Amino acid sequence: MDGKAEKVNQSEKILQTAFQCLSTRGYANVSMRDIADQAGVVLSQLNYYYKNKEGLFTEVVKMMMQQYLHEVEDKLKSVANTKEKISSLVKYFCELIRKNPELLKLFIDFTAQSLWLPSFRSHLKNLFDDLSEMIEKSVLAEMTINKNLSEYSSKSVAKLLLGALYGISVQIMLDSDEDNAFEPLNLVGMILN
Amino acid sequence: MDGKAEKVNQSEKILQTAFQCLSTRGYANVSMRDIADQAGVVLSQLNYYYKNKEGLFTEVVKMMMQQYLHEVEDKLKSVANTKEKISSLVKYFCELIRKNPELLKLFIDFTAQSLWLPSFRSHLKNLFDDLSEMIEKSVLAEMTINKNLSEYSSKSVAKLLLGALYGISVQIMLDSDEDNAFEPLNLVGMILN
DNA sequence: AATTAATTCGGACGTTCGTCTTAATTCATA
DNA sequence: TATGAATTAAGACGAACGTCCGAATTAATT
Repeated sequence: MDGKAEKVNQSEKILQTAFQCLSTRGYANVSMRDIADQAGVVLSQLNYYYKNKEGLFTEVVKMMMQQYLHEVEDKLKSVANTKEKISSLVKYFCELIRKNPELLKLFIDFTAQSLWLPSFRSHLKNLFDDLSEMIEKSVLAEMTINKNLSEYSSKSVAKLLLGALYGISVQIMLDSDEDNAFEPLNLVGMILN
Repeated sequence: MDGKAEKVNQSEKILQTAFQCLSTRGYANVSMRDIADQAGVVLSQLNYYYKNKEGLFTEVVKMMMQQYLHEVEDKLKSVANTKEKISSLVKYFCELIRKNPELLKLFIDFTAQSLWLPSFRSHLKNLFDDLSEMIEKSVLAEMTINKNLSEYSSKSVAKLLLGALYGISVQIMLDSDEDNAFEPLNLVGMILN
């Protein structure tokens, strides 16, 4: 009854709530009832809009992918030269850990689940591939002037960078409140030197 | 009745089976009954020996940690100089992916679960810390002769290497049957050049 | 206004979950 | 052999799970 458009799509509300539940409690600890209750929606509505649990959770995976791909793309295009792009990427992961750790947890958790669920696996593989492809195009120029790594494909270098960012972020997430926890992340920017 | 010591500890058999179940189907997809059935043991025996689910699974975590720490330690001490140690470490992760992917999946899955379960978190943090400490002591000599990275602590360099190995391994696990999937892993050995 | 489709609701269905209790059995020690 | 502790076994317990169905309500179309 407010002047605002208070009436949002039920399906959208469900999806948003599912995203929030999964990013704060994890795949193994979230049930359909949890999401329904927190969304203020009757349980059967989840099945009405998303068929089943796998259908709903898959939409959350896609949602997460969109967010990462857009954010990383924005960060990479925000600066000009290659070196700055790498730094921008490192900075993005730093901000992610500090300001939006739930999104990073979602990434890590979905990655693990994709080891067991074939329906998740293809999506996560695509996410890693798309991210490393973005990075590849950003470091391609740098590759030609580097003597030690030029014999390797730029795709492999991109996967190295992405893997390092991912693996170090995992460690930092576990490192609750260590002094120089972010130092190894800044080191990633110097790999290509 | 065989000549062999056919009679193994019931508790040991349960633990081994739990390890096997978790490494092949994942934390979220294994129940106490699954383990009991596969071990040929009555369900209540699991609670008798390990109190509850968390108790049993925690023992599996410890078991996994032992295996990683021993294997990595062996690999690092098997060769002499620093460069060879790094190569040996890279080779270890290659062999892990090819010959024992279940153990790696266990690592990845437990890492994700440790984001939500405090009882797992401390163990996984210790595993990462112990592994990076091993690496640190192996690359310490190299650090002094490197000009670009010497301003950073050797601990951070070790975490960078471990993070890269971990993150790249994750990507390879998702990359089922790609041609040069292992190439970025070999690139890790050249980070310190 | 009548009719049809789309949505919302409440609740039941069968299954699986982790835990616990109690009894039967085995084993060691005296 | 008698006794008490340790182990094994069988099953019940309440709670939680994902899914599904039928009715009620709302919205859209004629």
